[in-house]
Amino acid sequence: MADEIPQPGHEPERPPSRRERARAATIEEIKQTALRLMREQGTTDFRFSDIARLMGMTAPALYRYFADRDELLTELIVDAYNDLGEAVAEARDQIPVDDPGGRFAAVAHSYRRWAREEPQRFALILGMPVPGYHAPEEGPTTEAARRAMAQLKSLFYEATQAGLLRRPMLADDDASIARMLAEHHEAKDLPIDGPPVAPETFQAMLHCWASLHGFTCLESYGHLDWMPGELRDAIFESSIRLIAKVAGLPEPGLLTLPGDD
Amino acid sequence: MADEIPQPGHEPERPPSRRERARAATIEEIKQTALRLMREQGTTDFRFSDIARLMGMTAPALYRYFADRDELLTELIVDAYNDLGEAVAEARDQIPVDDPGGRFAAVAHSYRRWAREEPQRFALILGMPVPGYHAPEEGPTTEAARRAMAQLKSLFYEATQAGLLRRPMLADDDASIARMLAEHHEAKDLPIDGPPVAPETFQAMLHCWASLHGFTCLESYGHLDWMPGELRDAIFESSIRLIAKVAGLPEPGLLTLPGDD
DNA sequence: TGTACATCAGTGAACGCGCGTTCACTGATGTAC
DNA sequence: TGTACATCAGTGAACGCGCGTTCACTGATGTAC
Repeated sequence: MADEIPQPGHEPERPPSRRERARAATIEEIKQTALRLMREQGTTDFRFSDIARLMGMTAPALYRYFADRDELLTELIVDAYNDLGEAVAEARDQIPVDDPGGRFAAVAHSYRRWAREEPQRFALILGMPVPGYHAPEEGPTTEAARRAMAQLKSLFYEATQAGLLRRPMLADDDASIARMLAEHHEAKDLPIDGPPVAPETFQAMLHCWASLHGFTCLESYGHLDWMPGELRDAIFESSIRLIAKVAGLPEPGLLTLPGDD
Repeated sequence: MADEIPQPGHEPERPPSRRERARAATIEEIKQTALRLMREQGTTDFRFSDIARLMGMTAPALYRYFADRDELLTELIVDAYNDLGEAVAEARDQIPVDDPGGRFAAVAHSYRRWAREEPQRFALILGMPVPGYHAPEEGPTTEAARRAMAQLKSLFYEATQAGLLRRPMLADDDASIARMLAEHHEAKDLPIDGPPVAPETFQAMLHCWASLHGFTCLESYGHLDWMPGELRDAIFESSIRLIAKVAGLPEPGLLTLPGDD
């Protein structure tokens, strides 16, 4: 419990003082209150002074913790990316590495669940920018976004490495994608670290992510509310399997044995 | 030019008076100014008084045209649905009816283009609700949404009727979808008019829409900006073809002859 | 263990600003005889 | 064609409200000797 609040900067050995823990708790409460406001109003917007009121404080007190409204928003965005990334990674890692089809299904379900449970946070990171918010350029938000994306990427990397990713079902015409990927990897203007990406891996990953994202955000913003829930579930399930299939992922569950890797 | 402003209610025979045309022009200018503000700020938000200022008027004058800010927003949303629906329908109808693969490709490209050119209007209709906006319940917005969706639906209807839609690539397990569709069509709680929908048609349509929507809204909100444009185009192209293929649509261009239907 | 000082969370008042909306009124445009 | 009246677009002032942020200050918590 003492290490719940790690020091971000240079690490002093001493445990956090009473004051430091209180401060961390307040910061956490501010964030939670902001999220609560967003949830209650159903938007990604919130008022600085409402947070203070709900916490039984005056508005100026918040400036002890955040330089301004944008700084709080930035932290909320980073947190949301991290949360989504963690949720996805956790679901993924409950399925053995040699079952990439199952891993993708797990990722898809957890992506969808997260978005449904936290539509405002989902919109915060993957929707339109919040009115009046100016993101710090090349800052922590893009960094967090990259980390979250990496959770999905690694699934396809591993599948490729293990030879478990068939080519996506498009025989012709992705020669041009291969050429572009090679060129841009050469020019280092793609935020992809590590070795050059096989074009079919790249294509498969983006296809899966985008298609999954489509259903997810339609549903999360309420545009599928006209379908009964059980039908929505069934359609999602079948769509996910279609997506995975055409992207070259093997059927879920077709693995050597759970547990060994 | 005189019939550009049709009377919505009971039709009087006389042509619109000078005043009526001026009024319609002002309404149009108000909407365009609101859109301009949204575009300039990159959000779906705008201030009533800013519109007036940009038009060289005072804010109270706007209340001659719209009862309040929500009424203007509602009209903007309805217009956006109609616009998107028209754009999609127009692109679709340039491809012969017996080429549903080609028709879907045309729809996809026009959906994407519209969203890229009008990200704010796209967010207005298919993103999170605007802060502070309360939609009129069961009102014109849902009606407009249904009309827009119908443009996509008809493509799949026609393909099914003509026997050009193969079953989606999922042999098993969509029996449950069929059952649910039948039940809910019986109970009339699906906003689907006309004869019962074949489950594979429904599944194919939703898969295509959702998957297309995913890429589109990721790109439209800037989440794919890290990819160079030509790579984005190539990935979109290949994704669209994968989507269509797995949904059971025939390859584009495989048709009897352009022109005859 | 006790005292003197430093740190820091939180307050209350104020600033500057701008919002959506109402209301009584003016002046121009359209209509009826 | 001309006059009398009705319609309606737009103004200017005001209302009520609330925002984000600053500043000097108080009082409690932590630190050093």
